Amino acid sequence: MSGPTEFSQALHTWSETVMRQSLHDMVRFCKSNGLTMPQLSTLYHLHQADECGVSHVGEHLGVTNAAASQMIDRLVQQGYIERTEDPNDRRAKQLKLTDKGTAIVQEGIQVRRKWMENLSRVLTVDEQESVIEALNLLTSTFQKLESGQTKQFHAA
Amino acid sequence: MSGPTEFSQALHTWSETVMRQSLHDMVRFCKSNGLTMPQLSTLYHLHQADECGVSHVGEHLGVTNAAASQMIDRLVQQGYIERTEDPNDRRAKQLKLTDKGTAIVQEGIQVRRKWMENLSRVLTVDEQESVIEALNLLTSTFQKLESGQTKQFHAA
DNA sequence: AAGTATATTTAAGACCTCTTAACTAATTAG
DNA sequence: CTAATTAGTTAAGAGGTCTTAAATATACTT
Repeated sequence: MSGPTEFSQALHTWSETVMRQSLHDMVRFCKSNGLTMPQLSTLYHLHQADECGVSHVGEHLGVTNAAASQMIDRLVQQGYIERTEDPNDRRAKQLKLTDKGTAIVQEGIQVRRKWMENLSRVLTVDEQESVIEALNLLTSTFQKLESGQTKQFHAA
Repeated sequence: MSGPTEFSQALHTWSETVMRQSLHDMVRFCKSNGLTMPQLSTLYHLHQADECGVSHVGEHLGVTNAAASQMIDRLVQQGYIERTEDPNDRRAKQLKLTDKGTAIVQEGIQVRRKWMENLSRVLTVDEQESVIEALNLLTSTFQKLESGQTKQFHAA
């Protein structure tokens, strides 16, 4: 009854919905916090990576190191990021979220979460359970893929 | 067994994952197509709304009409949007995606879709079915909420 | 030790966004 | 018909991003 077509269709429709909503939310979230999208993306990346260097951020965004350096500088000035010398290699810098940086990432996550929780309010308990199951499945699958894809980082 | 806590947790983890990935994808998609985030968001909005005026775009992005007008002008020059006079009110303009505009939105959707389809490849048929069910549930619920929330536009 | 490679920064120049303020043109109210 | 409102554009100025090119400092190579 449910072939790859149906799966594809469910993904497609949901993707389109999430995409449009995400774009809207993120643009407005950035605006209201005086951040730009590359800055927000960097903060999220750092939230997950915990720590990394300037050129790593450049790779992540797909820009030159010069561009990354300038952008990071503004984030440091705004107090979102801490930039310290790497003790193992004094050429390099270690970037890390400050408490303020962590807080704003959490806040961004809350925005998205609220959006989805609005959805849940209309669902029955049974429906919620099926959603929980599916989301957990997707999350753990994604994490598996992500950890197996560290190669991609270097390949790219 | 699955209280609101579990539901909340599933949402939270998934949201965080999607949020980070979306940010990354969108920033890079924009870069590779010479678009900015506000521009992309506008194209998506138009894709869904089919047609609207300049000030509506301003509201959507949370910027002044002047800013919207300038940004739209660049999208028109790049051939993504068609700007015509509203026959009912000659002060107003009607904005509409061109074929080129529609194409790029579709392409963006494809990027996101591929990302999710990668996930699906690792899932069993049973797992896929539970995901289909959940996503369709979320999609239709969202659409219900969205149509009922037109008030929010004016309240905000 | 000398030369090369790596990590980051700085500076100049092009372009985008956003705001405020001033302006045009069309619609609606009185 | 005049006055006020509404839709959109234009211009100036501040600030962000990105690129290329040049500069600095540290690490690695031979």
